[in-house]
Amino acid sequence: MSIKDPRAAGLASLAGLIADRTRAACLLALLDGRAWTAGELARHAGVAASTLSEHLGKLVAGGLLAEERQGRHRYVRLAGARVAQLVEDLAAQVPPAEAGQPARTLRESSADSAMARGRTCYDHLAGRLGIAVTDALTLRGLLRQDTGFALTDAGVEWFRTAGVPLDLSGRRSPARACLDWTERRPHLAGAAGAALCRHALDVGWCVRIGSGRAVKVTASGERVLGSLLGIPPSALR
Amino acid sequence: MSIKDPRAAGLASLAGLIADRTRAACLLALLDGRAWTAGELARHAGVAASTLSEHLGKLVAGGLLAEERQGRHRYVRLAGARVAQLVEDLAAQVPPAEAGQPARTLRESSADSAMARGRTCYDHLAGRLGIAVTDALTLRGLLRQDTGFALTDAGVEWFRTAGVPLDLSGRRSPARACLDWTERRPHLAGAAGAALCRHALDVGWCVRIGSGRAVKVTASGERVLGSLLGIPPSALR
DNA sequence: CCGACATTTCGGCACCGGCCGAACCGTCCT
DNA sequence: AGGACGGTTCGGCCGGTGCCGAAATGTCGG
Repeated sequence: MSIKDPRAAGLASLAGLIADRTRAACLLALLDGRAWTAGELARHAGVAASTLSEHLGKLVAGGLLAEERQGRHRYVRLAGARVAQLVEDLAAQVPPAEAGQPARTLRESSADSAMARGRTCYDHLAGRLGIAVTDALTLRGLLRQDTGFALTDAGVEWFRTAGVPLDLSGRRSPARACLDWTERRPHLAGAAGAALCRHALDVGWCVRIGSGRAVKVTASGERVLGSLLGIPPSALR
Repeated sequence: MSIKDPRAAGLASLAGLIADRTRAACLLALLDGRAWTAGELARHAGVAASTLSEHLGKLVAGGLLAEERQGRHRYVRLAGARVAQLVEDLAAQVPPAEAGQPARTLRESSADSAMARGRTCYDHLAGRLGIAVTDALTLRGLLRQDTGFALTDAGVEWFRTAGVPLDLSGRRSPARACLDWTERRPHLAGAAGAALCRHALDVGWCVRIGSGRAVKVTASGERVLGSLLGIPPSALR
């Protein structure tokens, strides 16, 4: 272990990919689960396109991002759920003091409040919406958090009857907690969280707002969440 | 979010603490959960004491390490379970290609095989021992991994009857999966894993080998694990 | 009080890595 | 074909940071 530890080198180089303001900003932006073009990210991060191009090269080479080239555009997205979880976990460690700060402009403030109400966190629901769903599942005995974090048998049955296609056979964690950084509480992630989010968007329980990661619950979604999980509309506002 | 994102800065600086070979080596060494002196770490990492002193300063300032000064010694340890989990998660992402490599000397090879047999991973059991316990719990319906990762009611009862003091009331995750980097499979971590490990060491089911993080099961431990969990002695060798 | 020892502070050095603008290469549109 | 536009490559600048050895600080044991 002493002089040359390949594990330490690997750990350091992985962390090194994230240890840059600009790349960190990209990773956080990509946490919405969508694919961004290089130009969008450059504008977002406030650096020259050339600079960002080099950053993307490193992130792709390091396996954190997957790229997809379409004509003159280069789309990148997080390479997978593992990477998303890693970035989330790391971001969750950042002390709120360094993270916080009130919004500055009216436009930003409004965007912030929409995000706080409901958003996607890579491939699952977060914000007050994510918390409300998670709490409702827990309260109804469908998800147990007191001895770990897992769906109950009744929970699996609930997914079936609600028509949410749930595949627990993959290598991916069936259900895990993801710390919500606006609510500072855990919400449902993993295969179950992703299935629920996908289904909710597919059948119109909620829709994306504009081009960002914010989502809002539709009128029909409000009814469904009320009848299936007993979530009062007030918890979604 | 655009020009100056405090969250990105925080994420980058946190990652930056880990993004150095020497500091990474320290963090991995400290994953054994014990407190090391600055000198020990310097020798372990193969750098001058003065160099390491500066690294420790950064890690402590960044909240990753806690220090305890005793006379002319400076003991450091991981600041808590959250940090340990973070380092584990990050290390688990490192592709095995970069991590692996066969042992070099006979001494190291023997130490490696002892570690593969059983060791502590911060505050819980890992290696074949950790996997054997986790698998046995799962097989007997005490731990469920099919819909998440949580103890069952029978599992909580098992801890009680086995005399393992289990406190699920804290803020800490009651049970979570930790990816074992020799076995490449999840083992029990979190409050339950820590309680089990502490109890096993307290009552002599296993003992530490030398000064490292390797542990071995005692004769009495073998009997107890056999009768309480049905673990065959062959799974512990 | 003295010598041994652990740790820290301080220069100073070398290197790495992020940033930019300019030039270049493709693709798309008209 | 020509111009607009997205992305990349290149050269050069600059700041940050890891490293060391030497000297300083502090502690322990006589």
